[in-house]
Amino acid sequence: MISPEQFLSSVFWARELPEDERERARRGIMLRILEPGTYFIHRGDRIDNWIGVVSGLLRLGSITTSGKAVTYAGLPPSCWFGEGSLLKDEPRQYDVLALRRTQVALLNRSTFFWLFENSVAFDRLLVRLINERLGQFIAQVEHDRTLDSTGKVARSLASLFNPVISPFVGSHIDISQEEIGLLAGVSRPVANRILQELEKAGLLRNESGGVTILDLEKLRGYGE
DNA sequence: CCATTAACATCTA
DNA sequence: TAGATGTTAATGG
Repeated sequence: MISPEQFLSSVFWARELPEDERERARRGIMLRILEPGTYFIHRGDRIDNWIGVVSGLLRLGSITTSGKAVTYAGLPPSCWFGEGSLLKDEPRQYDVLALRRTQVALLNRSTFFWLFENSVAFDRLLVRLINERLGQFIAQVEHDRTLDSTGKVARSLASLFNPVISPFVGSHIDISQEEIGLLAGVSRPVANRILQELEKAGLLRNESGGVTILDLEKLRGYGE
């Protein structure tokens, strides 16, 4: 079980629940460490937790029939996911891989459903997250079809720092340029060139194995 | 033109 | 020293 202090500091929605529901939620959470390169979930798995990233980075994606890895989203710290598979009671549609050493919080199924049935605050949280994610995925399709490579990289980076979905993420993420390329749908050399351009424009700072965002608003609006 | 892959050199944790 | 970054050459839609 997770300590009250750790609960408040690592689960962004803890303070949104009234005291009794918050305590119920806390008792339903376990922490787990994932080593880099390990698959946490395989396509087809049944899961029985709602999952939150505490630290590190996960990649949501799948492998095509031809064996190519496709990335659909990066899951940064304070991002919670898996509610779809729980609510629909269906197997996971996608793989989830740890890109870094990653700590996850697991809210067990029965607590998830107790909150779903009994907590207005929890339901509002779920609606807010699902709504935001829907908007994000629609925007991603739009960007794929309308923006040039620079716009794609800028927008996919910005989506990692979405304040509704990942309010605790801060301004820095440990992520390689290769992974940024996979997220944006461009090759590594292109990702490398664009990241240097964006750095010159003062929108971000490149570090080895990570980026720090300096101007999220400009990144998010890139290409308009 | 602009992107991709493959290859190689250089940097850095 | 392994993984990440920076670059270039060849190739293709």
